Amino acid sequence: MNAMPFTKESLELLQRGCEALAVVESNGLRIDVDYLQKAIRRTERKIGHMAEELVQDEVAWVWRKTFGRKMNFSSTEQLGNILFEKMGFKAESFTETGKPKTDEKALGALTHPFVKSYLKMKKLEKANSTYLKGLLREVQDGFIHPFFNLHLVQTYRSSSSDPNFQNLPIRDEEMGKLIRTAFLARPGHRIVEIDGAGIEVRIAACYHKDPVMISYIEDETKDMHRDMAMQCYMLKQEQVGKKIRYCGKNMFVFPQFYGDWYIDCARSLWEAIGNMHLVTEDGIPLKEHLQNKGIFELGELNPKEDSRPGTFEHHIKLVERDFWEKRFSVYNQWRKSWFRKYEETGWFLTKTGFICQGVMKRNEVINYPVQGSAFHWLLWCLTQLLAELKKRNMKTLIIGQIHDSIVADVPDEEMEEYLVLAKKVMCKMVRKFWPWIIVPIDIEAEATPVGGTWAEKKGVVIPE
DNA sequence: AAACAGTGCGCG
DNA sequence: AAAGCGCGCACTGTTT
Repeated sequence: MNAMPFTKESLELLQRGCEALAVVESNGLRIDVDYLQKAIRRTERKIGHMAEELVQDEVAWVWRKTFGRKMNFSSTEQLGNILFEKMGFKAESFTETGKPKTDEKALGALTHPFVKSYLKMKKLEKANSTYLKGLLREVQDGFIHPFFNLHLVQTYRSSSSDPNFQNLPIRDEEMGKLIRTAFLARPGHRIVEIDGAGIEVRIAACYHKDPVMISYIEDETKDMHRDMAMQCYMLKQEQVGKKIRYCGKNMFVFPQFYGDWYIDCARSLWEAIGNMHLVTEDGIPLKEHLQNKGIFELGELNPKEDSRPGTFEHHIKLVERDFWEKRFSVYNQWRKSWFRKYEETGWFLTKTGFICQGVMKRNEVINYPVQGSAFHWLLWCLTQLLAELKKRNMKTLIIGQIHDSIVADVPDEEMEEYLVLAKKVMCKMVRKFWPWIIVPIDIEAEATPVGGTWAEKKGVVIPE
């Protein structure tokens, strides 16, 4: 596959975007080097202690006996051999090359105290080597200057490197805090992150124009993720809490949009019940609730055989069918016709003026235009925002970008002006420039205290 | 020593 | 009929 700017506007977007990102790179981010060094020492000490403990375990005994001096805790190949050949655990999943998988999911399924501590240690090692040490390596005079590339990604999204600013930990609270404490606002400034609320969903709606989806977007009282959580777990609206909604969103809705299918969705939704200890808002354990609804088991999840009525798998299969054939049938029609047209011609054009041509799978054909255009929304806003800041002689510095969000270092006294300006650019001006954006765009903002660390960011209200 | 494939894991 | 999309980085184990 290759993608190319096809219109004058798209080429200009890339050229202006390139210049804007060069400014962002040059601005850079302030780093607390002293903290970083201390955090590295502390983390390495922790890892050392954990390793000492682990070495006492029977698994490590077998490991040492098998590999002798070559024993290496970082070798997944060795670990697989020990657990699944020597210790007699049964491997459930395998890599491309046929070796047993040893990722978090595969190990999490084993009941042995060793694997639990082992996974904890691995997490700390990831934090230390990729993030703490990786960050420190790139510091110059107390700042890092991550690259933002526009020429590397299939869909004409961006990527970031040296260091990668687009994958800093945040989902794991402890790990996020450990790393993000190293990022400092400049004196008298706050770090402010503004992101497009559900931007991919909104951009997708500009392609398929599904009326049900558009009303979910336009009507703030409606909530697609909550509704799907209700349907997947057979709940009433009042029974859906934060965690259950999260599962509806990340284990059904988004995977479905990206082209996943009911077998994987059923598996993760089912496993989440135990792993996340899901309970309805009125206090019924979710598994018990499903039993009351007549569902006692997950099902075989065997693609070659029909799902059995009464299983969770079967239920999710029906939810999936309803999702695409009833709820979002226009979206579904678009997926079909968009792909059919690609099959006939071998190419398609995105709303932002890029042509994608060459061999693509169905899911790629459906996802690329949305992913690319959603980022182009961000890129256009970024260039425009920079121009506006300059015009107004503001001191705010844009210091990063994460696919659907813009990170800036804002003097406290410019906070209100910046937030209002960002809203004007990202929600209003962009729709003048691109009339194909037929749904409202919304943004959300988070900010650190003055001179604070990025770990301390909290949601802030954008003034009207 | 450098390059490469494979694996795993962080993010949107 | 097929069966989530896009990245970068660290590390192992092998090849050049």
